[in-house]
Amino acid sequence: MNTGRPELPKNYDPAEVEPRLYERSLEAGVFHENPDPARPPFIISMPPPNITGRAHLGHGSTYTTMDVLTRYHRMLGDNADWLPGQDHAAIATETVLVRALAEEGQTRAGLGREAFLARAWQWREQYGGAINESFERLGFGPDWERERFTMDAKLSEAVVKVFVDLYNDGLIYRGTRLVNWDPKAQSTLSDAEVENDEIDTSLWHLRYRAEDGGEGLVVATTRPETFFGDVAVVVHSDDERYRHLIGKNVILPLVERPIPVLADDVVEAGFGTGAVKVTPAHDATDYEIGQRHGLPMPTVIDFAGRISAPLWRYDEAAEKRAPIDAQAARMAPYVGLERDEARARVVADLRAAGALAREEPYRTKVPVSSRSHAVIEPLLSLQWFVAMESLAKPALEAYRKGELRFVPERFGRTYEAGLETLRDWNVSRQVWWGHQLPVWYTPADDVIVAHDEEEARRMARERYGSDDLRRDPDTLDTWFSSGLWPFSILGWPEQTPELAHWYPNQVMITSRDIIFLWVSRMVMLGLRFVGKVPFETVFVTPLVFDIQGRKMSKSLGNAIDPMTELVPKYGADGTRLGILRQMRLESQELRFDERYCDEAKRFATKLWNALRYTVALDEGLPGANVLPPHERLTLADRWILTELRRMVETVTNAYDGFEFGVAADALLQFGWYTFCDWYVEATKAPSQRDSRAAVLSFVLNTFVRAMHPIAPFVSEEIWLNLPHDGATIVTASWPDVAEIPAFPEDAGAFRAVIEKVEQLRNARAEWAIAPKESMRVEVPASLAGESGVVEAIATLARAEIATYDDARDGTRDGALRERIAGIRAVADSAKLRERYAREIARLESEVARSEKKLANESFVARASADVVGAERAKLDGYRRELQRNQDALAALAA
RNA sequence: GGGCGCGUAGCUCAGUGGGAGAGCACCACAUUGACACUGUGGGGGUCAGAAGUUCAAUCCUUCUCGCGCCCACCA
Repeated sequence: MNTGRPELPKNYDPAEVEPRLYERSLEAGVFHENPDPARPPFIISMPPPNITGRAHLGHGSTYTTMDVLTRYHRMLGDNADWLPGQDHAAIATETVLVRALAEEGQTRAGLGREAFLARAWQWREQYGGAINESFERLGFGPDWERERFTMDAKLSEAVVKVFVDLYNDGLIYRGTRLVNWDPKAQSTLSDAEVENDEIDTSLWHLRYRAEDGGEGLVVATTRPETFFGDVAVVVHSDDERYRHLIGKNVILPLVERPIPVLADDVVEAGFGTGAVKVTPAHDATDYEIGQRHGLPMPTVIDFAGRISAPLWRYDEAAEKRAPIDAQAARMAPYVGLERDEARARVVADLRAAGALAREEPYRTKVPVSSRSHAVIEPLLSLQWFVAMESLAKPALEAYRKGELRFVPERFGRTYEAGLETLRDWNVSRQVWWGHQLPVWYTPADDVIVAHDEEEARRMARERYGSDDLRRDPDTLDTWFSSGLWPFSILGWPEQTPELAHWYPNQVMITSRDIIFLWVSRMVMLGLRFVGKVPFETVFVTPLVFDIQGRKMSKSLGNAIDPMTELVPKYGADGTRLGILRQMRLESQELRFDERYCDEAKRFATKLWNALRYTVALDEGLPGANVLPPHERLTLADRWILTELRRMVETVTNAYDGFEFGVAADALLQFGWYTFCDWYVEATKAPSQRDSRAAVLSFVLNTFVRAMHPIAPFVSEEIWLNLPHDGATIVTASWPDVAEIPAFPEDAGAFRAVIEKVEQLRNARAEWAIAPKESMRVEVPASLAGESGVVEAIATLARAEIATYDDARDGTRDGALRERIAGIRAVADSAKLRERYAREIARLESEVARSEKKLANESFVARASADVVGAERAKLDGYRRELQRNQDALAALAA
């Protein structure tokens, strides 16, 4: 089919083309697939963005690669599908909602659970889809018909089933443990959601005098306000300074409470004072020390992050605090103070009491919530936990047996390290937005875990003769439901065709910061509940940094929103290609440089103009992908086809190996510099006329198919304007290298033409021949019949051709490359002499270098035969070329 | 403390055990059958430093220095 000669605009306008073609794809339904066991599956589960999320540059790298691979495998004919969805993002969403309520003067408690949740759903309907619009604008083509939400009814059923099964298997339990408390979000957090921020603070040295009137000791601490909760001081058992105190008591200042000095070898004698205060209820290390020594664990900071009267024993049933001793009175002035206020007050009072031995500036790390960035308070609380050991073990084994592969490989060690040191997972959260625990309590606090309330009541009646129950108000950690993602979205626990053919997924793509926050949990839960790893390969993309090498973040103000800052300027194609160009497999950071997007945008225009040139040819275009018989292909045709084939091989291998930067480089290199700059120019020679329309059309068609996964829009717009088979490039076939003829020898000869043209252009610049003037060039008479060569030189170098008799120098019967090398510029003898002289000097030094190398006996003896042979061939070439230049110079003198 | 990545042209980065590359920026020239969102030519680098392995090191090994990230109970 011939597209005729449409009037194409001079500039390519992504803003017009991209939305139009995306809409076209949606209407054609090309992103939707059903399981087809006849074809190999290629399935990627989209890491579900938060419903509060906005597109950021991380999506530009991570999500673009998913789109690229899905499009690529679809073109290969695979049963390819990219499964999208969203995460309810419990704490993040609740934070947004609470803030919105506050602006209206309302509170969560004031609204009540039911009304709050109604509002949350309404919010999700209204704003939760914003990120999808960004994804569409970026050209992402997931199977929107299969979109899932972690709180969909079906997915929630899966969550409940997993919880109930794990509980019944003894892997979920309730207990009082030290947890990470976020006083701002008013909820616990898992270890994985806690980050460490560096801060400048002080190291305070506190003097605890001995009970027996002796000297006592000095402890060093960064948190003096916790000293109310101290129950011991520990020292290293070998530490001579303190050995005499072990077993004796020291007195806490201000509150005048005696605590024992104990030996524990976790202490490093060399740090601080070598004596450590132990506050088991508010520090993870101290908690472990407390457990080892059977110490009491008084809580002195409450859920609001304020100092509270000491709670010596955790009252599980009521979660009430009961101050029981005389300490309460002495602590009274501090009770109710925020942690920071309390610290200042305590330090001042200790100083006044002579108990502050020293204060030195100190840089340390504080745990903060990865969501709210509030400083975490470790405290004791009654929560629900998942026992990790028996889940982690199979996940480690699966990796070690090779059932799971990381790209790059080294991230497997990150995965292993995370699983080896896993502590039990605190899964209960005190927010309302999320999956409420399927847990009920009797009035006597007996626990019932059931799939729904009806079942819970039935169980209660059977066991206790009454169905008087209250439900646990807590919800599950967001990552509990996302841990099921690769199978819950396929319909599990139902045995659906999707689950049968599409699980395990082929690839999971994510960034390294959530390898054990998320990836390891999917593996553990997938193995436990489906019996197989959820994906075969985990591809870890680099993190995006700004050009100064700082991590992109909203708080730093250096985050780039691709929707407002890149897509309007460069189009989705330019944004995608620009980002992917910067991705390198082994690099763990991508220092984003917008110049690549600009280059990519100009590339689209360049290709667009190559299309305009092609479709405007007088002779018109033949049908899609039809090449003339080989004997009618010119040297230039043979060269571009050979290069095309090489490019397709490179790009194919690159996609298969997650080398997106390599693929993007190869496309740009070929499309711009090989195809536009050389081949398109070469077709302007008369001798190209018979074949050029077919070859241009063939090469462009093949090229845009290879580029389609990365730049879906400009590739399709070009493809639609060329003769093509099928309705859309999205479902066109991936270029088959077997259908691209290659002619290595002729390609080599054309490369010699290119080299010669570059030399001639160089001479033109040197001799200041104006571009519009043609320069005079002589070709060996033996090339006279080679119109492909002679006309290419005439066209590309803008030369006026004469011939010279090459019978004398013996190149007449040489290879085509040799004769092409004999083409020479004509100028006045002074200019030529200068040029020949410079060329001779260059060649002489090359010959000398090569001769010296070959004269080195150990080189000839020890280097491989190939290397030595290549060096000899190189030397021969240099010598011949040197000879030719010397002859030319001599002839000039004569 | 442990682990990882990175130091190549002014900037951002490719690259290879055997003659140092791209884009951008810079300089000069140019409107040749698509393209000024263009073309052609040019200047610019002791490949962080040192030692070792090798016939040969920018590339492999070790160490040093610098930048960045992750993990860990130095209070």
